Amino acid sequence: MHVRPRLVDVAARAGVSQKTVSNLLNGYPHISATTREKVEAAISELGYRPNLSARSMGRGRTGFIAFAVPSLSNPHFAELAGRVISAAKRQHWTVLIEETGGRKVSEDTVVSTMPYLVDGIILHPESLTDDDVEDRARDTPIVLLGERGLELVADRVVADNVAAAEDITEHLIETGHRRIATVGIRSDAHLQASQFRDQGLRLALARHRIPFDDALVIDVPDYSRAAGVLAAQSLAKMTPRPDAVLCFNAAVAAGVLSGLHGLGVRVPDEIGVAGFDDIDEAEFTSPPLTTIAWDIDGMAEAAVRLLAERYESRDLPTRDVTLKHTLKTRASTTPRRSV
Amino acid sequence: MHVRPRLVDVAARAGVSQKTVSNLLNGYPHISATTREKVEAAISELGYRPNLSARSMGRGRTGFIAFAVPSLSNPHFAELAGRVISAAKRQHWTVLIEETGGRKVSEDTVVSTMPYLVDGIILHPESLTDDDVEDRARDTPIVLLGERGLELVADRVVADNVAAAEDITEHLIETGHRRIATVGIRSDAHLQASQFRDQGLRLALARHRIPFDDALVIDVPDYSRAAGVLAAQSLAKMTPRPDAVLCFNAAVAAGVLSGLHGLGVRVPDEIGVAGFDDIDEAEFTSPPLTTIAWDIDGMAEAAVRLLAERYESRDLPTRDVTLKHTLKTRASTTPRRSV
DNA sequence: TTCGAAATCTACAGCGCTGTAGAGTCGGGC
DNA sequence: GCCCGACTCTACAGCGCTGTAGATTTCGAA
Repeated sequence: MHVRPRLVDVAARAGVSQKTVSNLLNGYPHISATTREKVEAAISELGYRPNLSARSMGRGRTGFIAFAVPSLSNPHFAELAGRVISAAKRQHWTVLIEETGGRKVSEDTVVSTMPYLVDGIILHPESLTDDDVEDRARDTPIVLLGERGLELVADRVVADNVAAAEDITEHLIETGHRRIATVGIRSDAHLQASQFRDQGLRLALARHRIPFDDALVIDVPDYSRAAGVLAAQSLAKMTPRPDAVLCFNAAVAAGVLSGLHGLGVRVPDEIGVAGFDDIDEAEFTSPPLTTIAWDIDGMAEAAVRLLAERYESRDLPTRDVTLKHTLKTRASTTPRRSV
Repeated sequence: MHVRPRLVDVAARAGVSQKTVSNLLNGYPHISATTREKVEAAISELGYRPNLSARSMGRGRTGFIAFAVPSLSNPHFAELAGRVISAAKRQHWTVLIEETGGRKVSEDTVVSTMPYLVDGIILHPESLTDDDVEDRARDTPIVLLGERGLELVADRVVADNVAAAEDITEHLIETGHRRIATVGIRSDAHLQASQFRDQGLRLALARHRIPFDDALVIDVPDYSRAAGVLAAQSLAKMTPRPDAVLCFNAAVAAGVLSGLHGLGVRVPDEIGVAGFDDIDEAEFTSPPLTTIAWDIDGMAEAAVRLLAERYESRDLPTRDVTLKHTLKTRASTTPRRSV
């Protein structure tokens, strides 16, 4: 096995100094055509590639960013991860993906250990408190993903869950639904997304003078398909039965559809179903699912951009970017014939 | 912003040499209790964390491995990625995830560029030829994921697609199906999985003296849900109509179910549906899908282990590990009443 | 023709860690 | 009481790259 060539080998072969090779590699503009030619020839003849650890050291920049989400098994995050990787590549960053499982200890590890390994962190927190983040954000650029919280402790990219929930509720009301059950309101204080969605729902209901009925709130232990199936059972037992369900996540919605199907409850004839997160699957459930689609590309792009800007200058004011969302109406919520 | 403490700062504070601190950090056993105490105190007082780039340089080991798959949007790969990250962590490796889109140029980039950044590569190739891999595997440990190909050019973890296809076909036959259509045989020479699955199907059919009917082969442009919907349309038009479909991937199977549902064809009464890859979703489609489940954990664990062993000694013989698989029978293929 | 700015390139000192080599200390067997 | 091996720790030279400072050359304008 031959030894991997180093910068000095290239320099020797091209008859120039190390720094000249380095300059060429790093896009320094003032290099004569002949020198450029010689160096490039040497590089390709030797098959030289820079050693990135050494480069990191010299530059004091690791070239990595961390992207930490609860779970890659959630297609929403998997897709987002792919987009972040692409967006980061444009900034010459390589992405380290970290799964936190939504556990506070893992999220903590990410913000406390990663800084010594990465130039910045993009985190979708589920359990971390504002204080934990604020502390770390002073040392390392951190971009938060998620919902509009109260305090702005670090740059972040947020979805407007209140507005999205209003939109989808409006749609349910317009298509003739009145008794709208919800699956996924969580009492956990830190899971703010569900609270904002709840808030949006109530706003839309109030606008149409439809009273909010606590009996229509279904609890779930987690946001899984299995939880959705259980929710469907509760749903079917309610009297009078709701004429629509709003699920706070696509997997739960898919589970609800599956559960209702198993129970012989017809969707959308007997009950309309809608959810959040327009994952691939939503278009192909039976029937296809009405959802809120987030601007995933915009999210990834904004997150990386905020991180890059913060990396460049630490004393920028803290910013947040709110994402667009789109209501995707599908067969799971076609208009009801009569109420 | 205070400067991040270095090893030398810890050493100074503890009143020992740098190397002693380094030794402690790296698990060197012969350190007196008092020294250990002093150093640990200094570390925690300063909040010291090692700079990993510097460590990589000193050690000549980057501490990274690359994991390259076609797409994270495929839940099968997303889940696998999560397991690989966990398994790698146990070997003190951090994983860089790379999406290749199955494109040869991207796969090429991974095996040619990554070696200067990682200690090894785990790759699920789709377009790369044996030669491309063989060449690179001499320099950098590479573990291939996928199907049992003809030549063993690098360590690999393979699924026995022939046996899996036989098993699932046997199941279809046992449950009374005779006219078994297939969705997903691809003519592309490099997509060997489909060929092995085809081969397994034929073996099982032959064993039961059921002739293979070319008319029952449905082509798809890709392995997406949308392709499955199209396949369902072809399926419905066939006369006589097949009594079962074997889909070569779970997303396609989900699409087929969705398509059949849209066309009013009842599953499993009129037609049984089965697929490969037991993704989460499979359990919750309507009806739930019979699939082949791979041993994802075993796959991740074996891949990382092979990589680690190869990293330790380059002149090991090339090895391959074959995975177990399990048939998951669900409602999409319940026994037919009559044939 | 002369001079300064721009262009081009070189030399060398780090970046923060680990490996190697070796110095000093301690304790038990003879 | 002496010697040797095991233990504990230190000193210092890299790892391969980039930044800084500065040397040298080139070129257009005065």
